[in-house]
Order: sequence, then structure tokens, then C-alpha cells
Amino acid sequence: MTESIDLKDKPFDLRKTLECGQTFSWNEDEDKYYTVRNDGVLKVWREGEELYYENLGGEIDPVEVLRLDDPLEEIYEKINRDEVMDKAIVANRGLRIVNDEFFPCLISYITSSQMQIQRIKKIQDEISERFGKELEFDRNYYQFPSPERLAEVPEETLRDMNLGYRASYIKKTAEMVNKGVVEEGSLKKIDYPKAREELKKLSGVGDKVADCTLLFSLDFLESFPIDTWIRKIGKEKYPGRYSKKYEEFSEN
DNA sequence: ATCCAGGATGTAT
DNA sequence: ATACATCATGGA
Repeated sequence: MTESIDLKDKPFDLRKTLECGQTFSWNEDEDKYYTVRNDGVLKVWREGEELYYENLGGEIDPVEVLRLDDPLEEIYEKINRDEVMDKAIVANRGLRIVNDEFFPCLISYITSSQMQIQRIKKIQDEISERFGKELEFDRNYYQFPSPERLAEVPEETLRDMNLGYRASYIKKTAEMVNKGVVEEGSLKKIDYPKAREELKKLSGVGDKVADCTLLFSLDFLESFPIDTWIRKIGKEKYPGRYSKKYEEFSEN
């Protein structure tokens, strides 16, 4: 059954949101985007001021996973403090922070170290197709594998997927999450600094990967990940606020 | 051929 | 605490 959401007075750019590189859990097929969660698939597409969506085998709420209720206009007003921010807002209007699943999000950002976005996406898809559960609806879909499943994949197999030195990080982290060393439910109950320290116990998880995981899958909107680009732009545009120390720069 | 891409880790200051 | 080399691999 197809349903729809009215996007009038609600800035939302579907393509920018799903292809800017914040999430690696969405794919495009026949002009519709889809994502797999649990045993279901959510498809979304836009026509004019309507966002249409369809659930297959589950009930995934697009408002939740695409954060459609975030008050973007209010946020724009609040952060529009200079010319630089104004340009950024205009150029990326309608780009929303997504709400991803914890484990796939975590693994994708461990993969992301020194990689290009399209490669991260490719590897994320390969992991799902090779190790994830297959779902059959109008066609075949693949879940991202559970921690339990990914933990039993040999490191050598991961290396064969051109993950390089990240193979051991992923292997170890999958094992740790599977053993419950770090647990999603617990992370959501503690505050940002503590959750961040917990995540950094995982192999291959440092400041940046921890912040991305916290922001995109655990609702910690106070997280401000600093990648090479943000660092570069920070140096250029905000020399006064810039700091070599990750946390200090992030807070400014 | 050389450099860089959504960084993290181990080791030496 | 901070600086540096090192870690695989693909693409420009």
C-alpha cells in the first residue's frame, strides 16, 4: 500500500539527504530509494510536494528514519551567523540528518577510513549481499548482517573484499558488539561524552567514527564529526575557532 | 609514478 | 598530552 506525506513548508531534498555520504544504507532503484531494516523494506520517492512511501514486509516509519520532523527552518535561522553558513544553507537546503541502524552505520564508518565515498558504499553493499539475510518481495533485497553473523566471517574473507587494514578492525568490532562489550540500548541511556568513550573502545573507532555513529544512528545531535573536509574548511574560514585538538574544534 | 581518499593505532617525544 | 609513521587499496 502506498502512503504519502505532505512536504509543504517542510524543506526536504531526498537525493542530497541520501547521497551526501552520511548513510550507506540506502539504494536507488527505478527512481525510488529503498532501505532494508529487520525483515522489511521501505521505499520512498517524491512527486511534487508529496513524499510517497511503501513498506514491504514491515512497518518502517519514514518520518523517523528520515527525521522529517526536525525543525529545519528553525535550525537554519539559529546557525545562520555569517556569510559562510548562509551559503552552505542555501546550497544544501533540505538536506536532513538521517536516522540509521546502529550496527551497519558503525561498520560503514570503520570502513570509511581513508576511503572514497563511492567505495565505502560499494563495500557496504557487498557485505550485505554476501553475508546478510536475503529477503524476497518484488525482487531480492539483502539485510546488513547481524553482529553475530559478521563476527563469524574470517578476517581473510574481509581482506579479499579489498578492505585492507580495516578488515581486522571490522572483525574485532563485530566480535565485541556480538559479545555485548558495547550495546546499542546502553549507549542511548548515557550521555554524549560517556557514549563516545564507550564506542572508542571498539577496534577501528576513534574520534571521528565515534561521532558519526553517535550522530547518525544514536540520536546524539550534539555530535559534530570532523573529517578531513571540515578540518580544511575550518582552517580556511574559521581560523579563530580552529584547533588541532579534535574535541576543542568540534565544540567550537 | 605519485598522491590522496569521510582515520585509527602504535610508538616515540 | 602531542607528533609521527604506518596501515591496504583503488582511482585520478
